[in-house]
Amino acid sequence: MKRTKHKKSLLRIYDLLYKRFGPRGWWPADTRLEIIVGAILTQNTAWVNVEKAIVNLKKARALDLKQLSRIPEKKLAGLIRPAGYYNIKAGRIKNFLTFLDGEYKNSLEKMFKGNTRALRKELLSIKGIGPETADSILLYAGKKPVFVVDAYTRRIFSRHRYIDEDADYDHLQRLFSRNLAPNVRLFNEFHALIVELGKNICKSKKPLCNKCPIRRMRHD
DNA sequence: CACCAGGCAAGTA
DNA sequence: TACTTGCATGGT
Repeated sequence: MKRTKHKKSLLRIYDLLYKRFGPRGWWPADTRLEIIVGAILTQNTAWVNVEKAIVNLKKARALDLKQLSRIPEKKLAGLIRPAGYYNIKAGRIKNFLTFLDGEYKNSLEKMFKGNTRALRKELLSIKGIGPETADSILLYAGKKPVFVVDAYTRRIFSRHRYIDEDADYDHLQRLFSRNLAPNVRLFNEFHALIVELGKNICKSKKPLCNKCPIRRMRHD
């Protein structure tokens, strides 16, 4: 596929989705820590359930670095229960906190200060943080121009034949990073819009949906 | 009732 | 490397 073609098409898709859904206001959170915790909690989980878990954490006054580090893992698991996989995710949150303390003296400021690619590698080395979670942290908490890929992105863009359906994460991510200006605002909104499209229209595994606005856009 | 959600890691061959 | 399975609640 040619670069210029994608560049145009991706931007057109972006414009179309933006006109349709408007600004999504991502990431819905008060602090960077809340974004990071939310990114872990939302792994393969509906956001509505993550919200319940976040509410529990806030009511317990546990959603800050000090308290979250102090709280026992079992207790943490109990608070995030509505988000599912709560034992696993409690461990993953703890893994991140241990990393942050060990490598950056508990300072998110310090963590986001250095080289983005190096930080991405570090995040990926934490058990429980994979590519999507790492990139969500970098983009939404760190304001770094890193494109976030998720299941909807693969489903939608492979369905519309922009990419092979079994393309891996990095391949899919390159499609966007190579054909879009590395703009934080754009990356932020685009990913959020893709999720919105996935939730509303391109649901489930049906081959193609006639209501999909991207489909109507084709025929360049 | 079945299926899905803003994934990831560990085990197996 | 390429599959498969466990993790778990809650909405549709």
